[in-house]
Amino acid sequence: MVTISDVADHAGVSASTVSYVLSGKRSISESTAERVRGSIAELGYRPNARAVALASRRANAIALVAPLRADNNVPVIMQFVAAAAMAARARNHDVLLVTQEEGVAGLERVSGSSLVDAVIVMDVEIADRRIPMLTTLEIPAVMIGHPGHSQGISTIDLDMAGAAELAVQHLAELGHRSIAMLGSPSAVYERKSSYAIRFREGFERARTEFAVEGHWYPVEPSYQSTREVLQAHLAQHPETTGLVVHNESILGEVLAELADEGFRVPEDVSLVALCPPDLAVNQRVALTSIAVPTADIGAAAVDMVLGLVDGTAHAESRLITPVLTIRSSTAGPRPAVQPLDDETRTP
Amino acid sequence: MVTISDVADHAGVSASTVSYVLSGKRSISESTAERVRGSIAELGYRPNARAVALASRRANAIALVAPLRADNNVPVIMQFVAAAAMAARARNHDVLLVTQEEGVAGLERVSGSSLVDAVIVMDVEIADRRIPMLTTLEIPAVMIGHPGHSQGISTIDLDMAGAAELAVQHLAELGHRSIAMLGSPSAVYERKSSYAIRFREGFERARTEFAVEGHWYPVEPSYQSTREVLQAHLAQHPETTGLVVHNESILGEVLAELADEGFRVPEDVSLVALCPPDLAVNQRVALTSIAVPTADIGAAAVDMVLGLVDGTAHAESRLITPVLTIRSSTAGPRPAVQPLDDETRTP
DNA sequence: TTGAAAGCGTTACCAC
DNA sequence: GTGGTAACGCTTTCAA
Repeated sequence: MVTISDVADHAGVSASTVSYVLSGKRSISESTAERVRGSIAELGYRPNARAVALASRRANAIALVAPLRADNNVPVIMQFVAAAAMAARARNHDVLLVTQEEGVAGLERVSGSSLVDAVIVMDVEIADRRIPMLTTLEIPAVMIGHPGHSQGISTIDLDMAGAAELAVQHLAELGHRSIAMLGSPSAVYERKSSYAIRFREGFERARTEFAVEGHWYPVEPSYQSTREVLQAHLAQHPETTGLVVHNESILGEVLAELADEGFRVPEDVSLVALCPPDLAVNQRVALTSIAVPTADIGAAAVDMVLGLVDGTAHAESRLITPVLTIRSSTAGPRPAVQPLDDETRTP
Repeated sequence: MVTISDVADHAGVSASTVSYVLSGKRSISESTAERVRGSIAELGYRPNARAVALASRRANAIALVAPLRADNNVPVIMQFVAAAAMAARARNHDVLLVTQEEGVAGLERVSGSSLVDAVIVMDVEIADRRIPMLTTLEIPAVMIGHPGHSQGISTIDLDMAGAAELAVQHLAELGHRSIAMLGSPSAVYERKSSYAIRFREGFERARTEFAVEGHWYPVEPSYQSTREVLQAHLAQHPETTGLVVHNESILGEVLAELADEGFRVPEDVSLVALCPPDLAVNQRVALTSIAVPTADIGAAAVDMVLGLVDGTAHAESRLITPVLTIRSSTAGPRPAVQPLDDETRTP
C-alpha cells in the first residue's frame, strides 16, 4: 500500500504538505503542488479512508435506515435509496445500509461506534419509537416521513395529506360526488406508517372540504383483495364515480376489475393514483397521478443532514407540495340518465 | 466520548487488557474480566469503529454494488440487498451501498481507499467490464450472477438456464407442444444481463431437448407491450398452449389479457412464471412458479466473500438448483378437437 | 496473567 | 510557503 509518506518522499516534501495539497486547506506554491500531484499519480496513491476518518473525525459516510421488507411500495423505497446514494456520492459521502429490523439498536450501534457522520431514517411511523433516541444521538439525523412529533429532528416528505386533498379536489371539481379510496395493505395502517396515515387523513379532510361522499379501504396486494374490496364497495355505493388509489401494486388489478365489471375509465369511473410516473403511464389507461418526488426527497434528505453535520443548517421540517399530472383516467362523470327522464317527461 | 483508556483507568488495568477482554484473543483472569466488563457497562463504552478499522486492518464492512435502476425486477433486487445486509450483520459486518452507476470507478474507490474488506457485485453481465478489474483488487469479491468468464472470481446464482429448462420440461411433460416465453424488457437483453441471457439460453436448449415448438419475446413492463406481444404471437401460433414468463411486472397483465381473449388458465393455456412466491400466489390464478432463492443467495454471497477475507475458503462458482412449485396455472392441454373427429369417423 | 509501547495512516496545530 | 510532530483510538508485539 502506498502511504502519504511514500508520496512525500517521492516528491521531496513532508507528509503534511501532501495532505494540504490534497485538502487545499492551506496555500501551496504551484510548483510543489504540481510535483506532489505528479508523485500521487505516479505512485497511484489513494488516501486510506480509515486513517482519514480517524484523524479527521469524519467518516464521510451516512447511515440510511431503509425498510427492505416486502411491501407494496418497494419501487418507491428503492428510488429513495438510489437518490440518497447518488446525492451522497455527489457530496463525497458513502452510504451505509442499515435495515429497519435493526431498529433502535442499529441506530445506537452506527452512531455510538462513530461509524457514520449522520443518519437518514426512512418509513417513519406516526409515533416512531426511534425518534426519542434520535434526539440523544451525537450525530445529526433526518427522517423521510412526517411523524406526529418530530421532537426537533429534521423531516422531509411529500405532503401526503395535501396529495390526498389534491386528488379529491381534482375529482370533485370534475363533478364527482362519491369517491372511494383504495389504500395500502392493512399492515401499513396498523403500524401507522406516516405516509399512509397522512394520506388517509388528507382524504378524510377533503371529504368534508369538498363536500363529497367518501369511503376508504385498505387493500392487500392481491387480485383477490382488490376484487373483493372493489365489488363490495360498488355494490353498496353504485353512485361512486371517483377512485383514489394509494397502492402501487394493485393498479393493474383495479383497472382489470373495472373492465371486467363493465366500467369504462374514465367514462364511467375516474381514477387518480399516487404512484411513480412510469407505472401510471404503463397501464391500459394512462393514469392521472400524483408522483412521489423520490429523487428530490432523497437528495434533499442528504443535503439537510450534511448541512447539519457541517453546521451550515438547522433542523427543519420540509413538506413538498404535491403535483397532479392529468392523463387519461379522469373526466367528468357521465350525465347520468337525465336525457331519458327528459324525454319521458316531454309529451 | 469514552475511550478504551477511560475504561482501563476505571477498571485499574491497561488498555491492552481491555482490548483483550473484548476480543477474547488472550486469556484473562475471570476477576479482571468481570471488572472490565463492569467498567464498560458503567461508562457506556463503545469501541470506535474508525480506530478499530485502522489498527486491525479490518473495516468489518463489505461493499454491495447494486443496480438501483428502475427495472422489472426491483423486488428481487431488494430482496438480495436485504438478505445480504442481514447476513452481513449476522457476521458482524456492515454493508456499504455502491450504485451500479459508479461502475468500475466505484469498485476502485472503495477498494483502493480500504473502505471495505470485500465486495459483492450484483447484476453481472455476460462479458462484464468489471470482472477484469475485480481480479486486480486487493480485496476479495463475489458476483451474484453467472458471467461468461468469471476469471477466478467467485460467483453464485440460481441456475437460470436450468430454471428455464425446468419450466419447459414441466409444460412438455404435461403435453404442451408449443410454448412461448415472455421475457424481460429488451434493454435487459441488450446489456446482456447474465440472468436473462442464461434463462433465454436454457429456454432455447429446452426447446430441442423436449422437442417442443418455442418462441421467445422481450416484453416491456407495460400493458401495451404485453398485449401486443401476446396477441401477435397467438395470432401467428394459435397452437400455443404453454407460456413461460420471466418478467415479474407483467404477470397481472398477461393473465388479464388471456382472460380478455377468452383463454382460461390452465384449461386453455398453462403458465409457468419465474418470480417471487408471493407474487405467484396473489394473481387471479395461483401461478406455478420457480422462485429465485434470494435469501439463500444473498446469505451465501456474504458467507463466500467473508470466507475469502479470512482465508477459510477459496474461489468457487455455485449454481443453485431451481425448484418448481406447482400451483393452479398449469395442467395438460385440453384434448383438442379429437372427440369430434372420432365421432365423424364412427359411422 | 498482565502492562508498556510501537504502530496503523492521516490530519492539523505549532513552528519557522 | 513548508516541515515537524502530536494527536486520533485502537490492536498487537514484546517483555515481564
